[in-house]
Amino acid sequence: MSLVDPISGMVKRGYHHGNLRQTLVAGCLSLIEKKGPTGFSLSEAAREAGVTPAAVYRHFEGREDLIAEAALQGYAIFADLMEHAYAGGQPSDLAAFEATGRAYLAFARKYPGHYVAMFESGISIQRTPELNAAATRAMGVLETAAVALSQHIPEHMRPPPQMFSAHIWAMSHGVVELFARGSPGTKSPFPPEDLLETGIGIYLRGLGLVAPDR
Amino acid sequence: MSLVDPISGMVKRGYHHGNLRQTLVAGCLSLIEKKGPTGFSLSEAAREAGVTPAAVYRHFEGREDLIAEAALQGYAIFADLMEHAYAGGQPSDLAAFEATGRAYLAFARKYPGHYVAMFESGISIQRTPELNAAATRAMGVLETAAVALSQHIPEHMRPPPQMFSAHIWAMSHGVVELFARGSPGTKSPFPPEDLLETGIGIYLRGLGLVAPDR
DNA sequence: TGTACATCAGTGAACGCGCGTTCACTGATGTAC
DNA sequence: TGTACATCAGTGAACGCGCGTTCACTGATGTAC
Repeated sequence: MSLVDPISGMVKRGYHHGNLRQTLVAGCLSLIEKKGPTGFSLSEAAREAGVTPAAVYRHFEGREDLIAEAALQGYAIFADLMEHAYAGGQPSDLAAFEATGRAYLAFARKYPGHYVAMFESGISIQRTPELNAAATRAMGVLETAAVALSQHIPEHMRPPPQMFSAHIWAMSHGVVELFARGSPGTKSPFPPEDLLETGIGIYLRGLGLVAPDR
Repeated sequence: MSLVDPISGMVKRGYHHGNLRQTLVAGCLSLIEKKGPTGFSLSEAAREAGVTPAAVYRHFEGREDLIAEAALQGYAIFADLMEHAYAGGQPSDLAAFEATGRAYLAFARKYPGHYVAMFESGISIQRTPELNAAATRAMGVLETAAVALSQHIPEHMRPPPQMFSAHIWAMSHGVVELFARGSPGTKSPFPPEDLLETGIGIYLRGLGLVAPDR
């Protein structure tokens, strides 16, 4: 139960926070987004939540565990977004595939903290079964989309679907890392969205999946 | 001058190290390779070089400056490799272009410490004019290769060369980050070299630069 | 060849800092009767 | 409705640690004469 302090106007927390676990995750994400996985410290996350560092240990096993939870939530959101974009292959295998590519970049843009926690924090996907499952589900969507789209390629020039999806994933990830963030001062004269869209377009044309001229 | 200690058999350094600057860079690179940019500490690099942390300040302004030097040397090597691979566009614009793609991955594999210092350590390319120049020279090779190859594309479906090279760079970087290192436990069933080779191949076919069927 | 001396490249002690983690504790909450 | 008590979710003090950086210093080297 929270009360409004008549003087400060702030919501009083009282002794118990009530929602500390999720507040810590949120703090972790915003710190990671601002300062990179390096810059994140358990103590600072506790400070932002208005709580003693020791309190963190009521909810997490330690620093790593907190980051892992942030990544886990990221994979869950990511998988949901990808599944929604894919939409079971509607309206067409091609359109659905392209939508997942866009969803990848949209996710990286909208949830940069999660993205970093997932791909740059150095936590292993094998850390826990839940984390592994969430990551597998997310990547599975891309692979499913690739398998479905593969059927439209003449068999003799069809690459293995895993290779197909690995290419798309690599290009998406590369665009995110190099151009969708100011990392190494790398500025491209093109918006990342355009870069990815055209890149995937050219790639798909190479597979004979879109018309050679448009 | 170094003497051999008759008891330990070790080369005696004496008071002066003689080659401390480069030894520190080498230590920085191997630490960064092993532990990521996070794991690197000036003190540990000094320890590995058999020297007091304070000695580092005779050669570098501080921790950041040491990493920047490592990155600078990386860009120089990288640019040399790329230029050598490109070989002025011989034997053909296409072959030379593909060679630069392979050189990218080869560099990442052979000089992982440099690669991390360059692309994952968070140091800005704008830090010093030399760093900027080295990075520009390296990326310039890829762009030159893209410009030359572009001439072979019918004008009406020719993308801007910068976009072209950005695509290749993104895919190369993505392959390196996701598949050429054990980062997020991501194992692809394909060797990174194959992944990049086929990826670039399909992309180039999409541009009409290689035969649609081979 | 020998000596005086400037310069270079290290030492080692000290600093303040923030970190992750532990511990015994205590205030707040929920539940059984 | 009231009370006793278990459980939960915090506190705050303390720990040891390694870090980056500074400082006055000193040993080694190179050079001029």
